[in-house]
Amino acid sequence: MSTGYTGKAAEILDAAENRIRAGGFNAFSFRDVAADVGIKSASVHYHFPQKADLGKAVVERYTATFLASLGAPDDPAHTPARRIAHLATAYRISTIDRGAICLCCVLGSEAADLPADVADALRRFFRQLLTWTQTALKTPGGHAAPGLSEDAARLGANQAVSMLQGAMFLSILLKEPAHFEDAATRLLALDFVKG
Amino acid sequence: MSTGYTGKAAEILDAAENRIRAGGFNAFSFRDVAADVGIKSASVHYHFPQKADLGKAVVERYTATFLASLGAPDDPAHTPARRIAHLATAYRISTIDRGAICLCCVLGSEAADLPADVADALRRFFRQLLTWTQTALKTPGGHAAPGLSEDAARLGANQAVSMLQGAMFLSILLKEPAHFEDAATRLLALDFVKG
DNA sequence: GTCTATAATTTGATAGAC
DNA sequence: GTCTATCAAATTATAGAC
Repeated sequence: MSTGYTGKAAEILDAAENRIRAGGFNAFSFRDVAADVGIKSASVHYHFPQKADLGKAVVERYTATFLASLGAPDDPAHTPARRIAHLATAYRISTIDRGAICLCCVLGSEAADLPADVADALRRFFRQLLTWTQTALKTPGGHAAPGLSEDAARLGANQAVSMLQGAMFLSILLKEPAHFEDAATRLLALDFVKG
Repeated sequence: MSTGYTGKAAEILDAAENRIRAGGFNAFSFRDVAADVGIKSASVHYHFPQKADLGKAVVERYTATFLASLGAPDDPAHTPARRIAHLATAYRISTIDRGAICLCCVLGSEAADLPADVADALRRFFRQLLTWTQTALKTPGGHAAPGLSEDAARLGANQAVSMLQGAMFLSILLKEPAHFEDAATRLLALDFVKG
């Protein structure tokens, strides 16, 4: 699951991700992340010349890490229901449990005003997430649990990701972890998820 | 449905709302909104001394307008199902139809780094929205359509607002209006909504 | 209410030494 | 790779004239 970054570069990405998730792309400076890491801002520019480079790298590392945590969407050992439960767990671990909103939810809200590179990387994150979920729903698995049709799986993926995304947002903003848990429970109770 | 602002103050709020919805609280300056309105930045400060004042006023005006567009959640003439359909329509009109994300979704993503006044106003928006939806689900109406219990209505409101919020976000970001429509259709088809 | 002018600070980014 | 030093521009905000 290596994302290719080690040492100071990885520390810079960690700091930038935390800063972005707290206040967005325009709420942090090179000096902020430099101070977080214990270096000077000019050294941050050495690793990531422009702010857009840093933003794009943060999104792409986040995408790779999150997708990797989901595993294969078509593992025959798991039912579609179990895969969706796994998706909810990945959301919970990366957001609710650390009290920080999803990186791509923050940046997605600002997308119209972001460098094109960063906005494109963002859309790729969500397209991959939707594709993963669609595959998880349409691929049979477990003890002969059937999968959905291509079209039903697409609609189901849209609904599942929308629910998790919205519940995550409200749960973090209102500081009510139960909000996310209630929504996750109801997602898993939907007919097309139960199978 | 007067929000108390007229003339230049209202124009400033319009410009600020559009700017925030495109890029967030830190993506616009007093000079930006001044130029949008055709005045100088010092004149904007006359109407809203600090940036936090402007942000809070934008959120409170947005809250009043959006809540007013929803009408009464307990109108006996409407079934719970019809009220939820009305909620989806209000979301569609204020976001999808104009290609801009919800103001409070953008600001909510940055909440951890926002002036306390603004963040508080934001949370009030979502609490009122959740309360409206809960009341809409628990209050009987129409031709003897029964309402849900207090608890079922609370869980249903969480699910409904989460779905609409998440679908709106993805729909605008990916520029796929159909995404929102598909999610809204499925929301209205849920058992607890249909009644 | 709107303006000019400006203060004080921060920002993204670069040059060049070590 | 990291530093010091610095730049040009932008930012929030204020003082005071009209």
